[in-house]
Parts: sequence; structure tokens; C-alpha cells
Amino acid sequence: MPDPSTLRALRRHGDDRLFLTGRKLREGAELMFFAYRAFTSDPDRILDEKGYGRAHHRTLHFIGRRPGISVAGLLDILGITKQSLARVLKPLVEDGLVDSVPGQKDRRQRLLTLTEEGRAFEGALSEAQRERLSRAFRAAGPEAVAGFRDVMALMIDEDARDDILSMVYDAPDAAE
Amino acid sequence: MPDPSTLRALRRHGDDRLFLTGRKLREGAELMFFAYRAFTSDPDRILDEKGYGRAHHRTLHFIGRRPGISVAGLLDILGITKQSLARVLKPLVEDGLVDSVPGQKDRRQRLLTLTEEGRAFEGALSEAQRERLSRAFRAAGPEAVAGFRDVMALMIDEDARDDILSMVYDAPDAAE
DNA sequence: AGTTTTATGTCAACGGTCCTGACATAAATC
DNA sequence: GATTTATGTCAGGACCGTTGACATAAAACT
Repeated sequence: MPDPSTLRALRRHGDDRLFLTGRKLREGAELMFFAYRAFTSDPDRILDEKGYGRAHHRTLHFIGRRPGISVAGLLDILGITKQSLARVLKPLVEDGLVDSVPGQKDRRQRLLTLTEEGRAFEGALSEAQRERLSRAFRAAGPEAVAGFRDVMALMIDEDARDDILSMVYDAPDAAE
Repeated sequence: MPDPSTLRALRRHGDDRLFLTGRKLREGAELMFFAYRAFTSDPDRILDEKGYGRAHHRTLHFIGRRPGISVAGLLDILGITKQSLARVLKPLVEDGLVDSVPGQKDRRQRLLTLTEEGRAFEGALSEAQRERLSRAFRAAGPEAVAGFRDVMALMIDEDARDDILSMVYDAPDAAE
């Protein structure tokens, strides 16, 4: 533990150990804002051309991640109402990007998968985002990425964290 | 450099050195989504009660950060059209949260500052967010926070990065 | 002095994304 | 047979962004 005079010196020089000041927190909040805006800007452009929005991207993404997911499962992940999802999902099915088939065990369910075309479009959307993330990760280095991952995970509500993280990390991982 | 068999072992065990795989990038993208959703959830609740939205929060935040900022300056930071800003800014001025005074040098400009009430409200909004950030930072530790900061900064478009970062880091910092 | 540019405000119309409330259907379950 | 569950859909509304067009006042230019 640094003694008081060391602390004062650190404060003057902005040492890493002082990372919980109001100032650092404000900087963190602003970085969240600007980074997220940049992060969503690439796919937004592609989506615009096709007349879709961010919600379509998220829907395609999580169906791609969990092929055969039910509508209820998707609602859980997205955290929206079924009416909101319907307006997004219906065009995707009609446009042939998503397949919706009744479940075999429970025929009330509609199990969702991407069509070939859906996979291709989702791939194009994610491509831009992965590009950006990849550039940032490469430039920052592995340790920074580990830190990024930790902070992001800890930002999630503690109640929901385990569920979300197990979903994020324990994936079918078909693309590798 | 690890030899091929070590690489295989690392892949199996998810070592830090492999941080640019498609899988890690997908995980990063999903963390961005879930963390940002959590990040905005707290102020959203407070704003709802007052009949405001996220846009009002951002507006109050950046006026608070740059007292005396012009409308054009604010538009630059927010990246929206003046019509969009007007719909947000007008109620804030009418409700007495923001002061709008003509510039002395250039009387066409409207220079914006938070009123006492505006500062209080903005403080309450940021409080929840700072709380969340603070918890995450404390639990993650200083090195993780440094990594988080690096990755977030590198996510921003290279053209805009310097401008944005100088705005984020070089602040009046009145609150300390 | 007169023209042009700049900073701002405002009206109208529209699109995307979310919401709540209400109702309908089919299938599973009790 | 009654109830619960999974899903779909209609109606209406809120917020937040857009574009286009026009207006005003002040600054800057020729």
C-alpha cells in the first residue's frame, strides 16, 4: 500500500492505481458512448440499403448463434416484447432469410434457423463489425483485450451475468 | 513463438495469446451489446419518470462537460441533425434545466449551460451509470480498466479518434 | 453598401424501434 | 374438460432519428 505522500504524487501524475476517480468514471462513460456508436455504424450502413434496422441485425445474429432457437428463447435474449420481435421477424421470414418451422417435440413452438441467404447476409453484417473489433484487439494486444472482456462482463447486472456469459461463451461455434 | 502442438493446446484451453479468432471476436461483439444495454438501463429508468429519453441525457451530459458550448458544437459531438437536437433541447430550456444565451463575440450563437437544476438532474442521471462503472472497474482492477480504455478508444474511427479522445480526456473537469 | 455565408430555429412528413393492451389460436398439460 | 403455454396479430402510442424547405439575424466578404 502506498503511503499518503505517494498517493498524492500518483494523483498528480494520473497513475493507473487511481482508476476510480469521478474523472476516470466520466471518461469511461464517454468512451462507452463513442465506442458503441462506432461499433454499430458499419452494419447500420449495410442494413439501411436493404431497408432493415439494427433490430434485424440482432435477430439474425442470435438466430445464427442458436440455430433452432424458439421465439420465446429469442425474446429472452433480446429483452424485447413479442410484438416488437414480430415486426422484425416477419419480414425476415417473408424475405427468405429466416426459416420458421414447428417444433417436433412441442408443435406450438416455432423453431428459427437462418436460410443460406440469411447466413450470407448475417455474415456480411458481422464482417464489418468483426473487422473493427479485430483491428482494435490487434492494436491493443491480448492483455488489453482480457481487461476489456472483464470490464464488459462486470458491467452486466449480477443477476443476469452468469446466464448471459454462459450464453456468450458456451456456443455451438459452428463457424470454426 | 509457440510450436504447433502448443498452439493446439492453447486453442483447447483458450489461452490469452489467441485473441483474434472468429470466436473471440463474436464474443467481443456480444459483450458490447449486453454491456451497453446494461450501461444505459439505469439512467433510462430515471429519465422515464421525468418524461425524457436517452437523447436528453446525452444532451445534458455534454452541455455539462462543455459549459458555454454552441449549438453547432453540440451537434458535432452528438452526431445528429439540428432538428433532432431542437426537439430535445427546447423542452430542456423550457423546463429550466438549460440556459441558452447569445454569444458575446458572435451574437448569432446560442451558448448553452446547465442551470443549477440541470446540474442536479444530470448528476442524478450520471450517478447510476458511474455506480455501475465504478463497481465494474473496482472488481476488474486497474490493469483491466487500462485495457478496457485502450480497446474502446481503438474502436473509434481513426479519422475521428484524436478529436474525440482529446475531448474526452482534456476536460474542464469542474466536478473534482 | 450590398451580397453572401453562417448559426440557429421551425414546420411538416416520415421511418425505425420500442412499448402496452387486448384478443385469437393451437397445442400441451393438469 | 379446463387451464396453461407458445405464438401471432391488431390497435394505438412514444421516442428518436431522418430529409426537405423556409425564415431570421448576424457576421463576413467584395
